[in-house]
Amino acid sequence: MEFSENKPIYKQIVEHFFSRILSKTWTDGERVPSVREIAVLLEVNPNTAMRAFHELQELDILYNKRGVGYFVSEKAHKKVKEIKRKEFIEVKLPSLFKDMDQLDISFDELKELRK
Amino acid sequence: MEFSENKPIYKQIVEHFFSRILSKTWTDGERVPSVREIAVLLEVNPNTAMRAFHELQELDILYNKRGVGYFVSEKAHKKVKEIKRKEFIEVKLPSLFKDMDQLDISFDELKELRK
Amino acid sequence: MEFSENKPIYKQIVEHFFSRILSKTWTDGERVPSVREIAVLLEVNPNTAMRAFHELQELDILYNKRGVGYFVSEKAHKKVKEIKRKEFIEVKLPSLFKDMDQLDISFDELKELRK
Amino acid sequence: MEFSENKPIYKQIVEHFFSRILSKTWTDGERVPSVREIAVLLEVNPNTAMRAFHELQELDILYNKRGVGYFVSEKAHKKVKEIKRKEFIEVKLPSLFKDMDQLDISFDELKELRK
DNA sequence: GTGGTCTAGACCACC
DNA sequence: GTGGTCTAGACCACA
Repeated sequence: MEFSENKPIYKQIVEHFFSRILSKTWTDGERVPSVREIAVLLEVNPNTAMRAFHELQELDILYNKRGVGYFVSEKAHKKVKEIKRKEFIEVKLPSLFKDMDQLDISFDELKELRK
Repeated sequence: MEFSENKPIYKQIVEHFFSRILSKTWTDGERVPSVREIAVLLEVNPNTAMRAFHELQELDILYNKRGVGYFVSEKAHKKVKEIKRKEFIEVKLPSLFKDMDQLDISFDELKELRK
Repeated sequence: MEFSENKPIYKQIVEHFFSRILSKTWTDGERVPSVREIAVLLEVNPNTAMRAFHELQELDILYNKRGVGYFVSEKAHKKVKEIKRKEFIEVKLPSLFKDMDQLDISFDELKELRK
Repeated sequence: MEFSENKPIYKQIVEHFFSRILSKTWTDGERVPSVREIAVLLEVNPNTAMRAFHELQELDILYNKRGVGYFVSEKAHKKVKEIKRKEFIEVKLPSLFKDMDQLDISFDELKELRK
């Protein structure tokens, strides 16, 4: 996997999980690949993968069965949506509006740029 | 000046300059405060201020007259707009659209959130 | 390492890297010593070493793997040769020819001086 | 006058004098323009011009008649040639030969590049 | 006065 | 372990 340079890799892995869960590729209760598998898959240091798992566990999006693996928690989908929405409203939107002001871009232009 | 914690101070100074130039507080050809003055004004170490100046010089937004000081270069305003626009289009917009998809937010809702 | 007085140390370190790459002591893809190691080796402050690394990174001669170290980039050797050649042709040669004119020195004399 | 960025302006003025004397535009005993005239002519701070004059005086290339102006000294032409030759042999040639080695450029190629 | 470089040393996030 | 940032403070050449 390719990683952007301005974000920590482990955070990008977390977001990777977010996407999978949001898109229901991984659904509530399902087992996710092991730390090692993720590390190999994404060509990443196992420590880095581990760190992502920890973060996801703290967010109650994954839980661990010792000796078995990591699983998507019950309300993971809802939770992820919550987190992303919160971040979107509180962080990204203000930045977006500021940029639109400074660059003099209207909502209509935004719509155009979508294409 | 107050600095956010998740971005290097010197980059925030660079953006500070961006704003000033975009808002035409500092116009093309004008001399900007000296490194030391900026350091005192923003309450940072001169080295940190210097770093911002170097970055701005590399971006062709400031230029230096030896022994005199730094000046806003001719096309600074245009340049800044270019840089910000490029970043907006190439980095922020894709992320915005992805978020809108994942969170199922329409342009109309976006407009509402503006208020 | 000994440094000349009339050039910034960090630039001399950059040229040191140039030499190593030109002589293929360090080849494409290879990891170079860490910032700290270089600092100890050349007996300079880590900051000074860092500065050289940054310059080399901007020139696309080194690239960074986060948490791992700096690596010689793919086309480093070619790149260095390009840079040096450009400088030679555009800066040093004109100066050389001017000097030869003013001092009335011919190519044959130049060859003699080589010995 | 245009100045190169990597050399102090006052040194470039000194070299400017060297050229004039070598080319016999200014000959031994002749009066040269005043500090102020030079400053205006070259669009330079008078202090900077002054510094060049001091350097030239120390090198015995100019001498001063108080209240009258600066004059080219008797053996200026010879002196300049000496200085330039010394610098050429001791500083520039070694650098030239090193570059030729590293870039793998022969004397024949050098001759070609002259054109 | 101006910028530029450097040391010493600290702290941090990340891999 | 890695690089990156920052402060504090000094010293210097140059305009």
